[in-house]
Amino acid sequence: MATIRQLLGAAAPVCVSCRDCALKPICLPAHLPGDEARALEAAVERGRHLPAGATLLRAGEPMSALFVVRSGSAKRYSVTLDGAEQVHGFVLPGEAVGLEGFAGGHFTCEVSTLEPLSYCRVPMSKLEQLMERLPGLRREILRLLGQALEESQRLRGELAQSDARGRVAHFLADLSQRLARRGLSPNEFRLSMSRADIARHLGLTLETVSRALGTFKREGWLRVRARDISVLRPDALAALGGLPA
Amino acid sequence: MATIRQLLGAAAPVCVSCRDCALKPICLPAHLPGDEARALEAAVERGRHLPAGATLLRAGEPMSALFVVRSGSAKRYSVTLDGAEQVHGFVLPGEAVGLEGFAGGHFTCEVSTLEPLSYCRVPMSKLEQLMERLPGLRREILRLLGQALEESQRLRGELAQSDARGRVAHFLADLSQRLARRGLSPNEFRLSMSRADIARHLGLTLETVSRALGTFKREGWLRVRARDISVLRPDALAALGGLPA
DNA sequence: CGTTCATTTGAGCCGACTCAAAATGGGTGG
DNA sequence: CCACCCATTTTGAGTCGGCTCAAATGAACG
Repeated sequence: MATIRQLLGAAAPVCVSCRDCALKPICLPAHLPGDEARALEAAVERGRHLPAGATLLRAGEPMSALFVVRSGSAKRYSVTLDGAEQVHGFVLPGEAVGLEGFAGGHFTCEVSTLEPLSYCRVPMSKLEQLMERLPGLRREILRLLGQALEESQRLRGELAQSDARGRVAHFLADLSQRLARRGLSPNEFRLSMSRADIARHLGLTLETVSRALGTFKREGWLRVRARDISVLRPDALAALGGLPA
Repeated sequence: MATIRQLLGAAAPVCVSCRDCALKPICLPAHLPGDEARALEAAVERGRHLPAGATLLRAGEPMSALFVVRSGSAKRYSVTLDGAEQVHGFVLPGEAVGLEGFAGGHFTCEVSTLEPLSYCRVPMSKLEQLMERLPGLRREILRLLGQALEESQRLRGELAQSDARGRVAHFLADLSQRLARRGLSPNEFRLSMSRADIARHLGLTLETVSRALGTFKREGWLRVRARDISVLRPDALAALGGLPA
């Protein structure tokens, strides 16, 4: 089975302009009028790469730029006082990274790659200049932040009120729907993160995540082989995970 | 013991200008240069009031304005498909409400008052006009959103990795620190929300919240009489709640 | 083909939930 | 001002889900 990177890598060759990028419909310029998109495009640094397991950005670092993932996937996390890893979420192609940085001008969580990653970079200095004169871009950045906030709160609610199976179902259904929006198969995918990462994201132990997957398999909702997932009953997963189908 | 409203009500008489408002150092204009603050002030509708138990805004409503609480407190929540209430958080004086609305132009959670509330209102139409020409205001709104996002993620992390006592400790320590930043006593306050609200916020049952408070009392960290709280060991609470003292 | 890491599976325990009842406090009307 | 009533909060007993510790299986890589 192909990884997310392989699938998207094929569709998004390196260094094309935003206009020709496969991610265009889900990336920053998606909601911008033509002239604004062109102006933004001129400020974007494209075609940057990182190997698997590399660090894209570190907590405390000044927010020098906004990043948008183009292919591959990454893990957003922070390290607590006692050394434990809190996984805030996973980043897919077309998603922006580092938005929390707007709070204080520096990043507040670590982002590291789960697979080889390619991304675009928009320097903050240029972004601020552009926001001065592009009303659509202003709205788009606000929209992005609002969405991230909404998403974060939704997830918090899920954590607060679901049991282990509900959380894992939510995770899978959400991932599936995000993949679908990116034009990838929502029912056949390979997880780029470990069970331990999923567990730390959902506030569970890796054993509990494994057992939840086991029961979904036994009930015929999934086929699971290591990190390869086939979703047989997306409706059931979404319902249990508190998401609309 | 005085309620938050009574305490702040005395310090923030109705309808003063932003320049004379007691909340000035923690409100929107706090980080704006003088001329920008004056321009924003002209757009603000002040001196609005609601009784306890009223609804300030409703999910699905178009985002017509940004709200800033001036005195009193409110509960942010949403209602899930199965009718349960997810409490996202509590709003204190000087805090903005409805930021998630930037995602799609309409509010996504309900906000209702826990005490009589007074607030200011900034119409979105005027806010957008002002953002066109005030770079400081642009930065400030982005900062606000970034902060809300950061806060939401921090809380999610806490939920994911703490047990019941840790969550309640976090809640109290956080509330205490927010009160302190508003110039109120961080160690003597009255909770405006019920145990059930706290429980739904923290993903616990009200009995568990009550028991956690009971153990803190028994250990000499708190004095608790119904909704009146005296914090005797803020350091211990902060440590257990994963917050810096 | 062997080594190593990730994942699954099992057994026992503990903390938070559920259901139920008692106590406390705030508010109201006499 | 007092007594009563109601909602809220506290406390108790028993159950269950998820955690911990441990071992076995499976997959990936050289």
